[in-house]
Amino acid sequence: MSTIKDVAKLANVSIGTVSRFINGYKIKQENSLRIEEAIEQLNFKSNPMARGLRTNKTLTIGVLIPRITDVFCTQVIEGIEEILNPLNYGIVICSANDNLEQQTEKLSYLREKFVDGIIVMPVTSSEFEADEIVNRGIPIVLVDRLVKGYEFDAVICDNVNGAYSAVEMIINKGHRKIAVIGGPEEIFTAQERLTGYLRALNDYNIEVKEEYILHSPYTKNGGIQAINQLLDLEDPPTAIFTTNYPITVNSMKVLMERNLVMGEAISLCGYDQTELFQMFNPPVSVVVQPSREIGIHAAEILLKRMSDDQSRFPHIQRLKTQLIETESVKSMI
Amino acid sequence: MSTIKDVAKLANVSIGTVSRFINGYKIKQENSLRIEEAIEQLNFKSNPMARGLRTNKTLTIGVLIPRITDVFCTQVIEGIEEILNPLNYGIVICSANDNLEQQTEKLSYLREKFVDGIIVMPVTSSEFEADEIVNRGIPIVLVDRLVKGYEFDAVICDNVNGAYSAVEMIINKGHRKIAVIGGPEEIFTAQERLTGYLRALNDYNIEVKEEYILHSPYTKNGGIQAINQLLDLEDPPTAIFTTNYPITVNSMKVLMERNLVMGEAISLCGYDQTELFQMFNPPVSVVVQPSREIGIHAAEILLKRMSDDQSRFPHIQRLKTQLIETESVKSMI
DNA sequence: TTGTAGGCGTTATCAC
DNA sequence: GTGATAACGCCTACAA
Repeated sequence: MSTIKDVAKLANVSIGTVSRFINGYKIKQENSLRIEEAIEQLNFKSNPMARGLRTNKTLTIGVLIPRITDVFCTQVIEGIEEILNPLNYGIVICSANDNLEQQTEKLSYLREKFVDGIIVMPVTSSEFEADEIVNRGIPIVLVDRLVKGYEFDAVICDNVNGAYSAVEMIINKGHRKIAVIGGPEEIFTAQERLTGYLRALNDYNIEVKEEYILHSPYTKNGGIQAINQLLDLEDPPTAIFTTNYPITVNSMKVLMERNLVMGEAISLCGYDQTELFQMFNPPVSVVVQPSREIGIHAAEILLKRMSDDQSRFPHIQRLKTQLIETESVKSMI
Repeated sequence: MSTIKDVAKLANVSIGTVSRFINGYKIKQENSLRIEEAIEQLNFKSNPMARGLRTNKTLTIGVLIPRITDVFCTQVIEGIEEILNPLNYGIVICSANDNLEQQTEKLSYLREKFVDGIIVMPVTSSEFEADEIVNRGIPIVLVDRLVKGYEFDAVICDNVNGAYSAVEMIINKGHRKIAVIGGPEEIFTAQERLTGYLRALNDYNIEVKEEYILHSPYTKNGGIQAINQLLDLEDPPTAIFTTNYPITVNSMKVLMERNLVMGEAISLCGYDQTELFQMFNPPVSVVVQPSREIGIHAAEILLKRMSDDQSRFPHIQRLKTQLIETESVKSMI
């Protein structure tokens, strides 16, 4: 492997000049040409570790997500890549495996790796431990969820109005018995979505019934118990708003098992994962989050912070969701 | 940020001793204790760049996949993480975005990042450019596909027998008019799956009909044209073997649009993505690849090569697939 | 077992 | 503009 020393020798200049050339400083054109040629000939690539040792920059950012197999997460990553790859940033991806302990672990792992910045989609909104990272001055941008106890830049969705639009649509189709399967009460997005549900009912003067409001863990099997509970009610709802992907999927599964046709016997509106849900018959109404854009914005904010621009901190950016309306919600009118 | 120098001062030993302590060499217990305490107190973390500069190791491996939003890819990554994270390896993930040019680009990007090893799932089986990486002695392990022109370690699936088992099952259910929608002829896995199809027909003495063999690109919209073409045949097949995920998905979509019930009017057997396909009614028969295991094995082989164990090169490991049999293939008997 | 010192490949600060 | 040179933090002979 050749170094700037070799380049300098071949080009007959000092290593200082080569370094300056590489970093885009002014150089006599004659030297510039010779250096360029030498670099080409030696196939020289500057050593990122040596550079990092001097500059304290790794040109690497860390991305910590709850789970790498989650489509929403990977779409966010795609957005991040879109911005950061052209700038030659490397992206170290860590998955917390839906596990708070691992999240803390990976977070401190990223710190030890000396990444220049971190984008985190927290597992939950509570229990976030990032003092050391903050102290070291490594910028963090949150994605999708805020956390308690810290002020960070963040890119999140307008969950309140996302949920509101869904419930409003259900109401407008003539439903009055509308249930919701929300997420765990400690999760930020879950709280917001529930707020949207309540606000819509309220705005349309529909009585809120306790038994129509259920909570379910945000796990792979979430929602199964809840939907069964709803269907078993003496006075079951005519429409159900399922507030995340697994809950929606599992609810559909239960409906099928019970031979209840979605959009006929019972109406359903879900969240996320539009592509998949549009394959069903009928397609599923869903609130869609602009996942890729979330990644793009998060990367842009992080870039700004990494270049030491601390203006408008904390910059909390809220993106709008989109409602896809299909026959999975029956018109009662 | 504290350095071993600070630790040395605080512990009243030389930096050499501290370094030796960190790297697990023998040390007088008394010193060992004091160093440990000093490290704790200063919250010392050794600087990976300084270390890397000396040792020429980054403790980082690169993973290059066709597309980060592909579930198969992320499951492979999950397997890789399972092995490499406990060993403190960082994983830099690059997506080629299904694009050969980007694959080459990212590959050389990884080289410039001085990763210790690379796991690649190639976009196609042809056109792979890795001379520089090979020359630098950075080990590469292929996943899912082999490439022309290079000998690399690899972890792949037994596509021939995977496809064979699917077609055999279809035959055993009494079908004789069996079509296949294969992938592009230059893709390794596509070739193998087609071979499996042909071999099964052959073994069961079923005539191979040209018009039942179609090729489709391995892209997001793959298969749409092909399945339509098959359904429009004068003598259409009674069963179709769709050889990857998008082709299967899109075929199902077309069936729905045409009001053909899967498992009744037409039988279908697909590939990959079992979880999703099991949600449909009827669930879809599929050949399942052990994606997570692929990642695990690839990481293990890479680890071996990175520790300079060159035995049994090239180590090409073939994993078996599993067939999930459902009513999406109608029994004609 | 320990301390000392040289060097890994860069960048940055001097003089010139 | 350029060349010489001192860091950056760590590892590793080498000598003690």
